[in-house]
Amino acid sequence: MMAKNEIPMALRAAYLALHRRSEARFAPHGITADQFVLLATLARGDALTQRELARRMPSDPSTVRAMLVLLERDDLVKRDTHPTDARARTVHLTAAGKRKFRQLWKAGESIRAQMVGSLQLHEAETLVRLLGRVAESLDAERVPVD
Amino acid sequence: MMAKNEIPMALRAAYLALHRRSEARFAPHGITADQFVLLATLARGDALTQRELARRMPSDPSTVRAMLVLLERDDLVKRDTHPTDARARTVHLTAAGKRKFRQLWKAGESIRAQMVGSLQLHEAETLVRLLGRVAESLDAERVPVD
DNA sequence: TATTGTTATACTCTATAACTATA
DNA sequence: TATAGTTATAGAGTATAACAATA
Repeated sequence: MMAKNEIPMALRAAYLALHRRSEARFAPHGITADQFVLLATLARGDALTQRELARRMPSDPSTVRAMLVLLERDDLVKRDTHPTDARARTVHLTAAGKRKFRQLWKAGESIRAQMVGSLQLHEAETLVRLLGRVAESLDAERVPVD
Repeated sequence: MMAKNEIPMALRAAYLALHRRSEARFAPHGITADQFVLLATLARGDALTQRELARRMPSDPSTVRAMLVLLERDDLVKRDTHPTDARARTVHLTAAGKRKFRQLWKAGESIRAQMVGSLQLHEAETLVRLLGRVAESLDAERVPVD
């Protein structure tokens, strides 16, 4: 079998394994894996607009909005009107949200350790590099419709 | 930044890019990316039980059942009672299902070409190998709860 | 005119638990 | 007792389209 035809399924299998393990790990904290990604994105760069947050995740603005409603209900994020653009709203982590994210990051540590433990250091670096290359190649912006 | 902490997000970004491109590509055929995976699994090994099908995808039996109901409605798969186990049902592609899968495989060709085109041959092989290693390390069976 | 976000809506996937039938 | 599948149920993510407010 050619590697070409195996890449999609290998990628899917690895991601789904990660996703399911993360769901199970975060469930006791009342957080989904995708909500974790949202919190992590905010932890990296706070006070993003919803649009910018959606772009970075990446996800759809209306999807992000639905997620924010849930996270705001649990007091993990807060939305304020943008200082200079009255259409936009900025999103940031609350104190409880920051605390929760630190907990989750710690809770996920052993999953990350497990993944990297199956690889040599140079292999881990290679994997990240190749995944980045593949993701970029699939970027919809740069793709003819054919 | 250590590669260790980047692996999960790099994996997610690459998978989501693939998933979204696949959804868009298959949508005109009335098929979702996950339904494609189910059809592909059947195309590889026909007449599986629902349980075995779920194990190979991998997915949950009740999820698979929901998907099968949709695909059966569209006459792409058919379920029969198992020849020796009256509890079980075997699943197979209909003629229309096989035809549809061939169409979808062809429709997805340029996506696979695009992914592999961003890599050298040995890199593609390395990627598949490393993804397999990572997926295996996350296999829930072999994991202490901690 | 274009952009940000909201709302309504619909669909798919996901998964648990209780259940029936069978091994 | 264990297993295969069904059913009911619930929740989450996904995404399109129409809309209001603002740039």
